[in-house]
Amino acid sequence: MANMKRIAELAGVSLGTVSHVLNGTARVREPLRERVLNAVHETGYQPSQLARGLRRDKTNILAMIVPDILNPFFPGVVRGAEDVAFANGFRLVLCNTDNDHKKELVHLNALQTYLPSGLIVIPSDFSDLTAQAESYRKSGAAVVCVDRLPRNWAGDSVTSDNAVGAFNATSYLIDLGHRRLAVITGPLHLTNSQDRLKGFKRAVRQAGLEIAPAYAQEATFDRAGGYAKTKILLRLLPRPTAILACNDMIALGALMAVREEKLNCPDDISIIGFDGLDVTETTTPQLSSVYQSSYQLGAEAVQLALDRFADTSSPVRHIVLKTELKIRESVAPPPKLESANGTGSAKRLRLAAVRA
Amino acid sequence: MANMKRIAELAGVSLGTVSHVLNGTARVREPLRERVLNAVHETGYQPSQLARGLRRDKTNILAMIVPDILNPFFPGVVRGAEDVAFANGFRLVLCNTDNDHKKELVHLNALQTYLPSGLIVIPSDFSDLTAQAESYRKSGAAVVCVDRLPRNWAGDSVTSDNAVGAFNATSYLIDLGHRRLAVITGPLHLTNSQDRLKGFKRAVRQAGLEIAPAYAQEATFDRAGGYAKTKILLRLLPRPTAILACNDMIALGALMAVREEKLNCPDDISIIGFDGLDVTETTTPQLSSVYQSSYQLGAEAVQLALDRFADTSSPVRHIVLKTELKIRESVAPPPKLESANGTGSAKRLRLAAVRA
DNA sequence: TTGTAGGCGTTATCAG
DNA sequence: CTGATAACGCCTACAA
Repeated sequence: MANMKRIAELAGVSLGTVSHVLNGTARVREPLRERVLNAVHETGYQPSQLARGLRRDKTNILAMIVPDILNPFFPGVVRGAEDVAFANGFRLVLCNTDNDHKKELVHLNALQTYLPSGLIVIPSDFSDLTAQAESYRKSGAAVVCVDRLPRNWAGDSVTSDNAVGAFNATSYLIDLGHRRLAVITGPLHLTNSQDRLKGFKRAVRQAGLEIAPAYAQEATFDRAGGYAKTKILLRLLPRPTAILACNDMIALGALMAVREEKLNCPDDISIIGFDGLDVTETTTPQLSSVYQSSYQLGAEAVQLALDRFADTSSPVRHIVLKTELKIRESVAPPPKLESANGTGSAKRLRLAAVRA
Repeated sequence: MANMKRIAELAGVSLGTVSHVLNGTARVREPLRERVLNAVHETGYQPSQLARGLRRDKTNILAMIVPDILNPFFPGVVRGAEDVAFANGFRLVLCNTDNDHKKELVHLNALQTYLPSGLIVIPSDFSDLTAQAESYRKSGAAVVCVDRLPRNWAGDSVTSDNAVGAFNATSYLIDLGHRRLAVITGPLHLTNSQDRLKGFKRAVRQAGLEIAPAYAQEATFDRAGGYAKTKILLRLLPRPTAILACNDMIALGALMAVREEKLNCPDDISIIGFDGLDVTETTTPQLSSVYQSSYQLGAEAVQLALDRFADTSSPVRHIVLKTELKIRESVAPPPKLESANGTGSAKRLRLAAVRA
């Protein structure tokens, strides 16, 4: 690969002049300028990002840390981030933490040696990246947290409005006539889980309802978690008539459990998920869900990092994205016959299936 | 951040000695060695990957290029790649091409300036990266193609055994008694699409069956493609009794179309997808699919790159991974009443629904 | 076994 | 406006 020296030779100018032409760091007379550009064009020369980074103490790399790209919510974030990064000449180094803050720390330390311009991170469980973030900032890199925040996070962030999303979904169920509402939250040490639970509770309170503690279950953010907790919920007397699942994976597990118990969704029990993943459109019944744009989350995060990079002294920003309640087939008014033993619902199951 | 010079001062040795200790490039007497290690430990020093890369003409970066991380098949590949990379001290720079070989080229050129040790690429449509690959190899980077291959690809590769996977699925349908088989392929300029079609045709031929051209439809690898082509297939007389969908997205679209036409899967028509995505477990009926391990694809690709990196002269390797036919609820023997007008199937639809 | 010094490809400073 | 030249942090002959 050609280097600047070679370009300088070809153009018959000095190395410094080439640099000036390439970076617009000084006005260069047209004939020289043209000769340099020609040489660049002919050789297909591209400056070494390594050397440039070394010299400028900063690369056009963005470190992107996510729990697990296999979790169907995260690819959207990554894609949104990559698009904005690419549009601005930046590249993403992608790392998975498996929600392990130990592994997160390893990545954080290692990535800093590339002198990235920014760090976009979806914090792992129990992450406390205050110290690391400080270190990154000191080296001139912008740090943005996405989707969930570490305890006492004081830096820039982009999240969805989880509380309002959950509030709207819950209110919708209440308006349909549901009174025995259950919620399956994600791990409650995560801020997004906490906020969704808060939204749920606020809607319940506002409607003057009481929710017994057993109706609020904490689960892992996956199908297995949703399945297990739904099994528990379905055995409660009286049985809840609606479940707010705090993400779509949990909702899928819930649907599975409902089906296994020979109950029908939505006739016996309504389910609303959270995230609005594509998979909610392919289940039977199609899952209602609080949609949030993972793509937008990532895109805004990188934009925020670039802004911060340009102006390091402006006040910290917390961008909060709107959610959208997508009602599909998994919600209905509560069953009329309120016998909690499930006898009545067997019949409704049959009717519902025929109707489908 | 500390640098080697600082470590040298702290340890009271020369810069070169520090380097020797860190890289094991020369035997250093224990007391000195220990002093260096202590200084490293105390300062939390980590060598600059930029400087190291510049000096050694190679970084521990791997360039990973995929069509679109939003396509649910690709996160697995990326994750498999990242895990093996991480285990060996490498990092992944992730780029999306949107299947645009123009964009692919931009990435290819840009990434080379980071002096990556390897390039793992799922080629875009009409990609011809022979020239770029040569350039990468010349600079000492290993190049591995994954999932699909550019025309006349002569380098290392990792793919699934698409032909055998499709053959097995088709044979399974034939063994169930199906005679009017249809196939919806992906874009036929992709080698994986071609291979799956070949497998389908071989199974058909081997069973002594004839397939009218209209029974083989080419679609885009997404739900919309599967939906549109299935609509066409369902209007054919006689109607096919089974569809091999060449990926799961197509299968999802097919399922949607079948449902919309008031037909029942599997009683009226069987469907088998390809890839074995998680989503196949959450549809009704659950989709049968030819499972391939996207994770393994990525993991093997990086391992192959590392091997190649260690031994640049060994013969080219084409790793081909086994697939596994996962039969779930979407397949059944063909309907007994072979009236093609669909009158008979309305009744079966009702029965099937009740049964469900 | 340890230290010294040149150079990887850039950028940036400073004379001319 | 242009051209030398000194870093950036590290590796690696080569010298001591």
